Amino acid sequence: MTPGAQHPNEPAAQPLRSDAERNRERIIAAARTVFARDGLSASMASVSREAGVGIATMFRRFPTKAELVDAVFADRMGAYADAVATALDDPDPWNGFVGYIETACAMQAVDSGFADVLTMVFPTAKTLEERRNQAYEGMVQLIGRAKATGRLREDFDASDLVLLHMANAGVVNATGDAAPDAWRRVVALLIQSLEAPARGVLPDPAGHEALYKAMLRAGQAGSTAPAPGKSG
Amino acid sequence: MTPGAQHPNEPAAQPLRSDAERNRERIIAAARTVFARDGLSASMASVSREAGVGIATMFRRFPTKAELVDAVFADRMGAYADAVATALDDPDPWNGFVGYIETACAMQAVDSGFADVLTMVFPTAKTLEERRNQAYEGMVQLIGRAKATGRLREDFDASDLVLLHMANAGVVNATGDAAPDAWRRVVALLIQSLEAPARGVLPDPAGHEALYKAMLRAGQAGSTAPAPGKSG
DNA sequence: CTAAAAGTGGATAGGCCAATCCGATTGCTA
DNA sequence: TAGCAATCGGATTGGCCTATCCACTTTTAG
Repeated sequence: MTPGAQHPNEPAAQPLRSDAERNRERIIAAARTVFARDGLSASMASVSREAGVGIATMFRRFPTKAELVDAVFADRMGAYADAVATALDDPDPWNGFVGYIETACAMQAVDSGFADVLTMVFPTAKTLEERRNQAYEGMVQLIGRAKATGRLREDFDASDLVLLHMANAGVVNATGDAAPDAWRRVVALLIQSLEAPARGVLPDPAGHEALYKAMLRAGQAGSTAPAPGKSG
Repeated sequence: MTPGAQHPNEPAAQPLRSDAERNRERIIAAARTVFARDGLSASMASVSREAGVGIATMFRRFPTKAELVDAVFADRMGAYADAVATALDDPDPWNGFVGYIETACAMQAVDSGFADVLTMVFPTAKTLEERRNQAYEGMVQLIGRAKATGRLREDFDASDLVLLHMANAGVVNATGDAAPDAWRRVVALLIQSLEAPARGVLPDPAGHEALYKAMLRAGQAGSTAPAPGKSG
């Protein structure tokens, strides 16, 4: 580890001063709370208020929302990847697959911010995206195994997981505290539909590129742009 | 019809001056466009800009967003109710049920604003809510018939339709133009899961009151409140 | 203990939004 | 066609947001 190298977790090349580090932690903790409650659309200002630090401190430490998102959700995405790993350990791939979906969707239900994160992509959030990819690779494996056992319908596509998370995010964000378990019913329906044999054909899956583009756009929108005011 | 009575469609007791009526139409047309593109979160200001009228004219004609929503989406909700009626006319209730769901979700996909409307409730938007209730009563009938033929799973609940629309709204809003048909796959999966016999039990349905509360909250949030700035 | 470096947060600029006010304009009616 | 009432829309107020600047404070190293 050369002096210039930056490890995502350890302090960077130039360690922060102790009070700065303290504030950084306070900001992350506050963001965890605020994002969980309000989703990623929460403002940087509201996070700084919750953290009890000045706005300037906020932007000095996290110039873009993507950086804050990275700091806040990297570990949650780690837990997500762990859920995939756990699913892969299950001797019954279908069982693992179902358990993983329920776990992941529960994570969305508990944390509005994470619900958003799973439907967006933040290219500059390195560790977050790294863990997402790690999880993704595991999922592709898991899907393959589950299909091999004949329990998962053959026409299931990895991109469908994204759609599932988008649908779940829709339910979770719409119901909120008023009906905190409503999502379980939708997810249960979807899972039952994924079990082989398929009861019917499906429309073609959304292209991976198209879906990536959609997730990218969503991530950039919530990033820092002053809202694209249309002129005409 | 006493002089004081206001019919929702016909000019009110006091007819608008011709230019005012013209502006009213321009506002509604503009709102149709803007809401379809940006969803109900679009600002009143952006609508007035699109309409080419002053902001004051906007608020004079539609003091609350709910009133504008009523004017804009009453007819679309009428089309929605018509879709239910059409479904009821189908000799095969299951067929009608499936066709209705696809039609309704397609309406969501084409119009982001309507996608939102189907997941929110606006108590002051009289004609809109009237037609929603009308559609709802038809749906309850349709569900009963579809269950009677044994094609629709017995544990399906009318409230599940709301969840389905929330899920679809999540997909539609997240994918947007980037993957405009992605929703079809999710909806197809859900429909296949609704067909009897059920492949498994479902968690208890969300209570109707809880769901109503959620829809109400969503509608009020997008209504006119200055954003609930949390303090502590 | 002292001074430089690092960090802080209030103030501020510029933008969008909801909502209201009021002088100027326009449709309508006698 | 004259005059009044209805209507218009720009200006304005007050709020929240992103982002930057800078005078002041704290940490740390010598």
